[in-house]
Amino acid sequence: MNRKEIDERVPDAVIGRLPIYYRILGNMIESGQLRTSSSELAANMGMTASVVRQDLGYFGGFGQKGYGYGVKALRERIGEILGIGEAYGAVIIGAGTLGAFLASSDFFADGGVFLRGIFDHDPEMIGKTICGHVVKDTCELSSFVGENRVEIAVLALPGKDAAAVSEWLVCLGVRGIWNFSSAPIAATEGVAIRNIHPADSLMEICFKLREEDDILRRQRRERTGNEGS
Amino acid sequence: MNRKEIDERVPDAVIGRLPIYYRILGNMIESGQLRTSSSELAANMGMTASVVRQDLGYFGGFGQKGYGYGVKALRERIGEILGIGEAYGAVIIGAGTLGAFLASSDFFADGGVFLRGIFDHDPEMIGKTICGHVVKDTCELSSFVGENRVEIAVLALPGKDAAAVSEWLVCLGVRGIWNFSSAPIAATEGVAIRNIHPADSLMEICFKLREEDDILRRQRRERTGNEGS
DNA sequence: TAGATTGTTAATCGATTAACAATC
DNA sequence: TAGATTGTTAATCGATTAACAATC
Repeated sequence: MNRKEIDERVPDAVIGRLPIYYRILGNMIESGQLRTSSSELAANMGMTASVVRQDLGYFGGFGQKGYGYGVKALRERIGEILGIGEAYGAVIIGAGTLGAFLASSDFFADGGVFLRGIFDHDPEMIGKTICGHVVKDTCELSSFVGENRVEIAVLALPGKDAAAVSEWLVCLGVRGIWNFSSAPIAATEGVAIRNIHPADSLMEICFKLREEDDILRRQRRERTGNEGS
Repeated sequence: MNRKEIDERVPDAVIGRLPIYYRILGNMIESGQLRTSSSELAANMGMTASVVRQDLGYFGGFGQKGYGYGVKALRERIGEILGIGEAYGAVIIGAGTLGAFLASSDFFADGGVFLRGIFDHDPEMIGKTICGHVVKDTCELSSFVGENRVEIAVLALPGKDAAAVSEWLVCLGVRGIWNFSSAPIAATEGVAIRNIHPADSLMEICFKLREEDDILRRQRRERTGNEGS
C-alpha cells in the first residue's frame, strides 16, 4: 500500500478542498485538457502548489514526477474519495422557496446524491409538485426513511424546528445533516453535519468593506488634523 | 482606548464567526433573553468558551466580569463591526433560478445590504420582473453602477463568464464579489471576494459517510478474514 | 463577601510554506 | 540527458485551548 495509514483521519481543511479540486478538474475536462500540475491547480484556486501536493499526498501518489497529474484519472480518483458514486439518498425537509430552489438545483446531481423526497408539515404545501416530487407530510417521514435508503437530510425549515427535527432524523438512522436553517445543529457523534448560512459570507464581505472604509476615514481625519495644526 | 491597536487586521477565522454570533444573539433577543455568557454562546455554536472570549476581545471588552454580556448591546456592537447599517448596495448578475432565488431571499436584508438591481444578457430574461426588480440588460451595467451606489456584485451566472464579468465590475468600482458561479474568482488586491459553492459542503458530508462506511467495511472484512483463517 | 465570568497570557495543536531529494 | 515536477520532510506560521489573575 502506497498511501499513508488509511485509518488516519483526513483533516477537515483537506476535505474542504477536495470538492474544489473536483470542480476545477471538471472544468479542465470540459475544455479538453489532458494533464495538469500542482502549480496549475493551485493557480486556479488561489493557493500554493505545496498545499495541493500535500493534500493529494494524503491519498497516495497519483501524480508522476516530472509530468504532473492526468486530469481524468485524478478527477475520477477524487470522485471515489468523495463518495460520489455511492449513490447516497437525501430528503429535503421544508418546501418553501429555499427547499424548492434546492430541489431544482444541480447540487444533488453534482455530488452523486439522489433526492428521494420533499417533506413539509404545512397542509398548503403537501401535495404540491416540486421538480417532479410530490411534497409529502412530515408525518410520513418515519416510514419513508425506513423503506428507502436515506442517509442525508436537508433542513430547509425555520430555525426553531431545526434541532428537534434533526434529532428525530438521526434516531431514524440519518447520518448526514445539511442544515440551511438559522439555528446551527450541534456536533453529534457519528453524524456528519454542515451548517450552511449563505448570508454569513455576504456579511463577511460587508465587514471587509467597512474595515477598508474605516482605514480610509481614519487616514483622511489624520491628514486633515495635520493640516489644521 | 480599551481595544487592541485598531490597525491590526482581524484574522479571517474570527471574521467568519462574527455573523454566527450575530445570528445567535438575534435568536436570543427573539426569545426575550437579556444576558448571556461566553460559555452559553459557545454551547450554542459548538465551540469552546475560550474562543468566544478571544474573538470578542479583538474588538475591546464589552463584557462585564462576573456578569457576562448584554445580549442586545453585544449584538448591536457586532452589527456595527460587520458593517450592517452601512447600507452597502448590491446587484445580481444572472436572472436564472439561482439569481431569482437570491433576489427573493432574506440574505440581503439580513446583512443590511440593499439590492439595487438584477441583470442578465439573455433577451428572454430582460424585462421580466423578479421580486419587484425589472431585469436589466447587462449592457446597462456601466451606467447603472456609475449612477447608483453599488459596492457588491453577486455572480449568479455560468462559470465561463465569471472571471471576465468580475474583472469588468471591479474596473467599474465594485469592491465586493459574492460569487456563486462554478469558477472560483482569484484574490484581487483591495477586493473582498467570497466564492460560494453550496454543493461542496454536500460532498463533504458524502466524504464523511464514505469514510465511515469504509471503516465499517474494513472491520467486517478483517473479522471475516480472522474467522476464515 | 463569595461566586461567577471576563480578558489575557502562555502552551498546545494543526495547517501552511519552503525546500529538496527522488525520478519520470 | 536535462528539465520538470512530484512526494515528503522540516520550519514557520496561525489558531485553538488551557489556565488564571482581575474584578464585577
